[in-house]
Amino acid sequence: MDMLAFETMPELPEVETIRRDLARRIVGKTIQHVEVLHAKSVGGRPDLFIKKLFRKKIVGIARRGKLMALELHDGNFVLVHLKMTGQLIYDDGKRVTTGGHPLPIDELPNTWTRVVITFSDKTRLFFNDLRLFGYLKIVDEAEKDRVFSEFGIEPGHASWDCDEFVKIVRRSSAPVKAILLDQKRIAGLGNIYVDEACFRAKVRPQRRGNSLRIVEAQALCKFSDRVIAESLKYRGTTFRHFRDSRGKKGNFSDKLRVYGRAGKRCVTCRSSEIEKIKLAGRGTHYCPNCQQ
DNA sequence: GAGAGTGTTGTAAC
DNA sequence: GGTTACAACACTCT
Repeated sequence: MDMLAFETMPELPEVETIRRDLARRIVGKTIQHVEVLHAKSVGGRPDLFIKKLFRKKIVGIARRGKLMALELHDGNFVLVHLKMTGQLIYDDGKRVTTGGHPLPIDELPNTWTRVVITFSDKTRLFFNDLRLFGYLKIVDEAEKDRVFSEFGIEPGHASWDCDEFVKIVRRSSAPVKAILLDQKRIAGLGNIYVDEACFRAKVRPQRRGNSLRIVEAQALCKFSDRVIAESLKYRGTTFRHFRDSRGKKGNFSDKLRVYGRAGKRCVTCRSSEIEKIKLAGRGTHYCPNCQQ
């Protein structure tokens, strides 16, 4: 495969998919050249950013929640947050033309390319970000550890513990939706997977955490973990840009049961229509019949 | 062509 | 302290 391109707005499974693929491809490579096309994406000081990366070797890639950290051989880390529209696309110069799909990589850098990192073997890593919410930030190890430590329990991580999950949810008066979106409490879930987890657990997202019975909170825990694991298996969800730029099959979009299905019949009860409301500032989908 | 909506999160007001 | 609303930005959709 010649490139990595994700037209997705990433939650945990999407970020982890990118992390794994990049780990295979760029760990061990040395940065030879850095081009910053938009200062905001690197914290406003391109000169410092470029200087700190020059001739540094990438020795590993870590992740916590939706935040990635590229580890450099000098002990520093590049924190990468994709926020809503960020992409990391790796181009090693080879081309695969199967499927007849266009290869957007041929057009990189494009209007939304903010940073281009060129390695000593001439392969390149593009950071694209339409809305400019995402960022690349260089920090030392202590700062990386501090930032990582602020994340809450996370599906698939050593921190995941359903007893703890139940306590966290049941001690809060906020809607379940808001609790699960709060990265400091439960890390990694975003808008799509919170709706999916609530649907599978048969809990209405507007329910107050402290109104849940223990079994309801336990179900929410189980399905939060399960939906993330399953999505990871399918290399994540691409919602709007439905097809990935490689024409590659296998993504979780087909497996979504409520997200984006407003007005359509519930796949479980087949009688009610999925409702869409605004909750915690986000579009929120649920079945008024299946979810209590 | 105006206004609403978009998958995130930090901040500030309550 | 916890909870909630909103801004940051650039696009697409209605």
